Amino acid sequence: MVDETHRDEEEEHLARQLKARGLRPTRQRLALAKLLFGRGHRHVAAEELYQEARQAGVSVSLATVYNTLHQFTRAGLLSEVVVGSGQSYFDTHVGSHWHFFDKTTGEILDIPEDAIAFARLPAPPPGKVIDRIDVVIRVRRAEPVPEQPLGRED
Amino acid sequence: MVDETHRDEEEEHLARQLKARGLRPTRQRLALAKLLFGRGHRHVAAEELYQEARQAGVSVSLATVYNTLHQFTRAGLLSEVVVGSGQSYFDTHVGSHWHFFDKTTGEILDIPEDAIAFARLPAPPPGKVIDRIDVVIRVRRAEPVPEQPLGRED
DNA sequence: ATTTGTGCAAATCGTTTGCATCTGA
DNA sequence: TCAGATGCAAACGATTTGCACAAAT
Repeated sequence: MVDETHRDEEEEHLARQLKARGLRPTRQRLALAKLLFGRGHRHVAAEELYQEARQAGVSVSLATVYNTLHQFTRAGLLSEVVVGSGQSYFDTHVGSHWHFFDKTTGEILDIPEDAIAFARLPAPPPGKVIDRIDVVIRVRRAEPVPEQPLGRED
Repeated sequence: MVDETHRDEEEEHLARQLKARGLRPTRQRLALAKLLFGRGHRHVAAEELYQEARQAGVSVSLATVYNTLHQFTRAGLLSEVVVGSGQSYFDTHVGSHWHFFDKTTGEILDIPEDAIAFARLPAPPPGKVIDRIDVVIRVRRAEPVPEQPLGRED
């Protein structure tokens, strides 16, 4: 389903990007890059991207997916999204940004950049500079939860 | 080093707190509560608290530390701080507040509530309510990092 | 030909769980 | 007494690592 020898324009572009950042444009890196950057913003977990890649007929191992995700992150092509201590998500959006997160369902929703604005921000601690600002708005279903009557403790 | 039978005023207070929230004031819960709440605000990881407890001569297992941390969190005595996907931190400060986080050193610093103000916030997705808002300002040392000269990738 | 990347499986890390034993009210 | 807690060790899921093999320049 995929022509292994010929690179289309998109691949050429990606290949150049990778080279420019010191990453050899290997088959799997190109394929993953294509999945990641080919269709607008996305957040993916390693396992997820791994499945996608395999379904797309790309021969790649989970370890390589992890490696690649981290290399891309180091190269500034991805950023890591931390919403819970379970697993890591990687976001094709690199700047500061925001998310809704429902821990009961695990879903992460993007919040458009301009939907949050700060009226006041602290200066970084002495000797530090701000790298980026993450905002996670934790939400839950608006339903039951009448009131927990003390004594709940599993 | 610790009198097992007599409870000082602090312990009585903590014991009452726990009871009021449906948690039996057991030896280890009291000891952990004392470590957690005895000296102002703190963020601790489970492993950390575990070590502290043992050094304080408290006989407690790591599993119980985890249990207790979660029970306290459920009871509203602690809040979980998510800054990285590695491990969980628990914060004795329960109200809304924010954090600086330096991933290179692992340090977490509190940001007072009033140091951040929002000029605009999004409405929660339909059917959801906002549980709480987490803000993590990621920082790093303001020094070296002159510019990564391409080609770094190890 | 060299150097760098990849795949696999085993190893690690933080955290959770199952179950027998103990403890507090 | 007896429900609820605890300790231990095994189980777990996500991620990392070591090393032989393969691919890119």
